[in-house]
Amino acid sequence: MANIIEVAKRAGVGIATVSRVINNSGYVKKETRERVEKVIAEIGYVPNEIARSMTLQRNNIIAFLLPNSIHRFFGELLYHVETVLYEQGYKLMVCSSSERLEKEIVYIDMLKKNRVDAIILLTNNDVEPYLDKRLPMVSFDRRFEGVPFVASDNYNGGVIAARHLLAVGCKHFMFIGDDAQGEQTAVETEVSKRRIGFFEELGKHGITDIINVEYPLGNYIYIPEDVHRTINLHREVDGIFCISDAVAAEVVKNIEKNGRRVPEDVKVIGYDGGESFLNLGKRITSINQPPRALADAIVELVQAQIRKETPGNRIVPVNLNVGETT
Amino acid sequence: MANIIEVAKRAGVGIATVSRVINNSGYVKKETRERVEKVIAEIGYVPNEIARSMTLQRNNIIAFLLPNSIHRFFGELLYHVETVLYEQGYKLMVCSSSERLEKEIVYIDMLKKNRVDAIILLTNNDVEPYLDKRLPMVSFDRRFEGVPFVASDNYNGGVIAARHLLAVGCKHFMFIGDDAQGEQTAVETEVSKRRIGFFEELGKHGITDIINVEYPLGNYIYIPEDVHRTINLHREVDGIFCISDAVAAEVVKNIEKNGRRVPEDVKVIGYDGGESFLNLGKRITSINQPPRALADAIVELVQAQIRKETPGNRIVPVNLNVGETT
DNA sequence: TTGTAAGCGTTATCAC
DNA sequence: GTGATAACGCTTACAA
Repeated sequence: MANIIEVAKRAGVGIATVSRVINNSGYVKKETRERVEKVIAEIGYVPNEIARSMTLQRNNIIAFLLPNSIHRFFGELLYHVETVLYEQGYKLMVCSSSERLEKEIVYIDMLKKNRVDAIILLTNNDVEPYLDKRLPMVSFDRRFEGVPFVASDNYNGGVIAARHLLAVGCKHFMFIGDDAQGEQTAVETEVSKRRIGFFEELGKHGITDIINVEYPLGNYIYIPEDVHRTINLHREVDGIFCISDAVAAEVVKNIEKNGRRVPEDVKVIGYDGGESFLNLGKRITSINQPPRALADAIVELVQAQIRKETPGNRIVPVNLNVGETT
Repeated sequence: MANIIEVAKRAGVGIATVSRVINNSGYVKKETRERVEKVIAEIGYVPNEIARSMTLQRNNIIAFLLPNSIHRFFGELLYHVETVLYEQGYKLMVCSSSERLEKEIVYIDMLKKNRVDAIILLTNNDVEPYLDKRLPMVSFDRRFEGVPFVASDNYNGGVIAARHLLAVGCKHFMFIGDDAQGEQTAVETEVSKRRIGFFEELGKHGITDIINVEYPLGNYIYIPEDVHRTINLHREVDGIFCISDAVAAEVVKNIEKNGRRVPEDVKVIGYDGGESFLNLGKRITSINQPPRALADAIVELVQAQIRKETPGNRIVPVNLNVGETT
């Protein structure tokens, strides 16, 4: 494939001039420019970005290390992150870890070798020892030493969920979440604040006997059988806050299968929102964490670091979206 | 950041030897190797893949140009494609077009500049004029001149859907799909064969008065209001085949909202399957096109072309997954 | 076994 | 305005 030298020869100019034309930088006489452009069109010359990255020591590639793009929220966040990066002139490399630390380690190593400009991290594993802190990094929903993070306002989300369930008349509460990860990893997740906000707000209303159902993080979709049993054990519960819409959906299904009605007998509220949520069955009442706003915040933190700044964390506001389950 | 020369100096060897150690190619005396490895570990040297790509004229990056990763099937296919590529030593660049031709054009140009090793295409737009046919390419579900494609056995899927609805006693049929794209693009989609297989199989059973609901391709998720009206107009219909599970979900919801029961009064079958389908409400009976198998086929065609072979198309078998809507 | 040197395709400095 | 030329960091003949 033709290179810049070929173009220069045919146009009877030096390669520096061709470079100036391609990047329209510096002074180039109009005629010269036109001559060069003509040759470029004729021989179908396409500048080689790899060589360009080589000299510039920067390739405009950013990596997103995440569990998968199957879970609706991840797929949606990925889409928005990629869209925002595109608008800013970056390319995105996806790295699905399938929640496996070994794979994350291999990926991080690969990304270092490939000299990506930055890494966006979404993981529950303790990848900290493998990170090169000199590289711009942003984490979503998790804290890593020296890495700024973006999260939705999880605490406030819990508060809003509590207030909403109270407002629609619930008396006995339950929280269901897969953020019980003490045994698996030391990573501090922002997500737990949903639970804390929920408990503290109910506490302010004198409610303290909240059933707290915790289970270890799995693949974010299926929930263990004994969680379902626990739900059925507590027939007095009439208000349930679930850590995600996916979990809420499972819970609603379970409750209806076991002869109680949603929302008449039990009200259920989830977390996530977004447009990917399929309208099959009931539209779930949910705390929305807007993926585009999250993506904007993530990319801003990435760019700030590329500019050698040291940005702080970013908390994105959430809002209540009332559906058919409360 | 340290380079190969630095390592060579410190180890007191030539750069070729360091290269041999890194890639463990060629002969290197055991002692020499150990000395070099020690230095590499000491100074934390990480080989530069950009420079490597430069020399090798190949970067092991493959691009996937698709509408988005929000639609459940796309997100799932993306995940599997990326997983398979990872297993084969490739990296994946995602390029979401949001179904917009302009964006696809910009992306294709960017990918040429970046010298990606191959492009995987999933689009309904006529991108053919912008493709560089010398580049390895594979298309999913669409035909482009000179580009091999992978598709599920759409025709057979239609046949299976017809047989299943017949088997469960349906008498009056409807097909609903967004593959009516004659006005928008000239691209031949494999997806239309779902409709053809369905019609032809019913025809074999003497059934020809099938209500055919076509609407223009939108964002794959929402379906136009008048489609819902048409459904309600034809209360005699008791068997509906929808072009995707997402559409089927909307249809089920609509029918139930309008006072008929699924599956008692009307049976609905969709297309896609996969694990991403949330269990909210009814589990949809569906023609499964296994995303991992599709991903395997796609990557095989990619690799064959990288090896300079000229592979044919690949049709992946589908299977019926009976849920709660038939 | 090992080292030297050419080449991959750019950008950018510095003369002219 | 424009053109040589030196990086950028690697792989791989070819020599030794």
